[in-house]
Amino acid sequence: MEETYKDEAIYALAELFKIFGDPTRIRILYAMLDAERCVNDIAGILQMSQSSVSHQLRILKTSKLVKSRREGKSIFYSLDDEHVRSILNMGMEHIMEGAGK
Amino acid sequence: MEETYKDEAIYALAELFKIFGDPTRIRILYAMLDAERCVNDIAGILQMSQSSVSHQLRILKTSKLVKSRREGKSIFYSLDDEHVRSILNMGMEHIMEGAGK
DNA sequence: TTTACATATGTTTATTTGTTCATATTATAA
DNA sequence: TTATAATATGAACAAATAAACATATGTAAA
Repeated sequence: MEETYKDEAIYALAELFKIFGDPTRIRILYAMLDAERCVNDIAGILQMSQSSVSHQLRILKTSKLVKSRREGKSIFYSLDDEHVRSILNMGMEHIMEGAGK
Repeated sequence: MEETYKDEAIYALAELFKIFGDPTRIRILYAMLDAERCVNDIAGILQMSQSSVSHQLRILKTSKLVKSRREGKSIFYSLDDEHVRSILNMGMEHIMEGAGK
């Protein structure tokens, strides 16, 4: 009776943040901050297996945080949305402010 | 060699978002959006055990997302920071935009 | 076709974590 | 002090999930 937001939205919101709540995915997102990247490049940059990167990319894509584009044998991923950048920045601000105390 | 942000910041950022990545904690935060609340009230509003709420509040407080104030036998919790509100709003915007497609 | 390269997808395992139950603090009232 | 109310905390259990490994799909060149 006291709750304002629909349960559906609450769960969707939690799901969204859960995606951001993993260091590997954050690193992947940051790797695509300034340029689109193909899977192999990301795996190389982050020093992790192609499989693991691909699994995480699928999660990021399903959540609409990244989009992909095919070019020959490679598939290039990039941030889907400006909100992704905003959310990352807001979070980073909070972190930095806490560190400055 | 390609990474821009310090690993430390990356992990802190993921940890922060992980806190937001649980429906219960999101509901607790929304319950405190417009007013401070004591533990029992939150438990009542969200229909969950006092213990569970208390556990989650500790996590929220440790992460600097909420602060607390004692008044007699009760302890009132509220959002610690404007960033918390901002992050929630950014996330909700992203959700709503996705739903509008 | 074959072959090779890039990416995706099952499956299993180990770890993380939210809830519950029981118990411990802390503060007020009798 | 004793009793009661509000909150916190420790331990156990079940559910979720990230990584690793093996394999499959798709694309292009030979």
